[in-house]
Amino acid sequence: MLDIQLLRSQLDSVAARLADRGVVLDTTRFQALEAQRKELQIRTQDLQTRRNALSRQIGSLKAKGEDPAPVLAEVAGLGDALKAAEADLDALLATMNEFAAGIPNLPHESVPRGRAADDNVELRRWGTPRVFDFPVRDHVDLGAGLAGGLDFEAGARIAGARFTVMRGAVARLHRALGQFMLDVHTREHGYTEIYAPYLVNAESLFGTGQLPKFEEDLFRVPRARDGGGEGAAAPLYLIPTAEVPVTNLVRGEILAREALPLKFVCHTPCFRSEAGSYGKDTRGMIRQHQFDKVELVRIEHPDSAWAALEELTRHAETILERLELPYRRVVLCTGDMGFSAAKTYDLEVWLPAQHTYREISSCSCFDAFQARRMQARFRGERGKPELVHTLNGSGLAVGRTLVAVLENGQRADGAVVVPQALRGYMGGMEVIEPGS
RNA sequence: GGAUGGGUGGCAGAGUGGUCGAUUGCACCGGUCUUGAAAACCGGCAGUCCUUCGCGGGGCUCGUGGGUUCGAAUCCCACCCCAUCCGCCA
Repeated sequence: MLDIQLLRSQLDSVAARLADRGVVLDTTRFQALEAQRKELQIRTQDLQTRRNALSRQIGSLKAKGEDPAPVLAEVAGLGDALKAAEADLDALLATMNEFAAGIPNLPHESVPRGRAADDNVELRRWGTPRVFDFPVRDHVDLGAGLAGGLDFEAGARIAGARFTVMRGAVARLHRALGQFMLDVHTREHGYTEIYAPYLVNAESLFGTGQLPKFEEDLFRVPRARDGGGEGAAAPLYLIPTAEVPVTNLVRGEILAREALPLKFVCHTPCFRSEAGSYGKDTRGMIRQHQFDKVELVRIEHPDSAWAALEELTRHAETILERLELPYRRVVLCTGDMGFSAAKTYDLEVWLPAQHTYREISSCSCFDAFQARRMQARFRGERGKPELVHTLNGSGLAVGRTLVAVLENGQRADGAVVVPQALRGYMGGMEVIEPGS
């Protein structure tokens, strides 16, 4: 959420910066609402002031044993007008909140302007894509050959499209990847491991910005009470990313300054409905309803947040380098960023079968945008609460990393070479043999 | 699922209809003292919103939402959450 004061004082420049994102801010509407608000709020508060003063008078008159009847009569006349004004103000403030809650974050100055993914800017490359002297197979073919290690038919039968079953060495490789990432981030990068709920409430999703605008991307779990019917409890949602439960760890908190920064790492499954991506990445496990991800989350002092984004992104890149997977870093342009982000780096891994780089991590700084929605603060230098800054990044998406390891490590015979870094997690296994 | 107790400022913990947005302690900040620190003493210290150039003035908030009342942290209703015990259970 943007600072409402900023909207009031610099509406035009806010609108201009949002325009870079391809978002049209209805400034006329905002100004109309704001004018109404001002008038209504002053009127309401004035009525409340009078009511309070008269009530206090009644109290002191009674204490002195005098007759409060005249004052009582006076205050009675206030009642209806006050109730009406309060109701109107509440409704108006709710409308304005809704308006403000739907506005995405402002891009940081360093973000390149652009309309869509084509305008993203590549910043660096690491590693050299391998040259194959045999026809490259994609992970679907490779996985099927590894004793049905990747089974999309079974996934579809059990749950539906975009679900996968892994078996044997491939399942183990998947587990190894998660363990490896967790170990590097906790042991070498100083993150605290978190285990968190996979179902969260609507407030948490509002805090990180998935709600109210993107409910259709989520899996919603209704809850019946007392056998259903009236008074059903609020629904829960399956997490689309560990960002949601982990960032919300500080929702509503006022942290001590010394407590910052908080660095968390959390390995969870992620659930996304993928509404609106029909026909996209339908083959293989690039785009699934359920996938594992190791997420890095940081709660930072505003002064350190931008340096933290660079550091966090490096932490994610470290995983790719240890796995010897060629990748590139891209900075998303204004038009391609997510709702809550002020700046985002995407890491894209080389997939030989697609002969292209594909997103495997997304690292973002949200400045105070999420913190304001969550009311996550710390006690600042002046002793007053200030909003923290939040960041997160995938370190990495485990499913896609598995795809990258399979495709990049394949041999002509359909075997897959296990990266050095993972062998300890694979019981020393160096190669996953076809049919094994 | 049943029973009981409870949700108050960063923390602990008072407060059961009228200057209570709230006693007190701890923590924190400033000062006196001290070579410095500690201790002691003095002072300050919830959040948020509106208004104002500023000084200041005002509103709202005691889990959440309703209600009663001129007036609610205090009374009533509903809900949420926490603790403990019982039942069930991986």
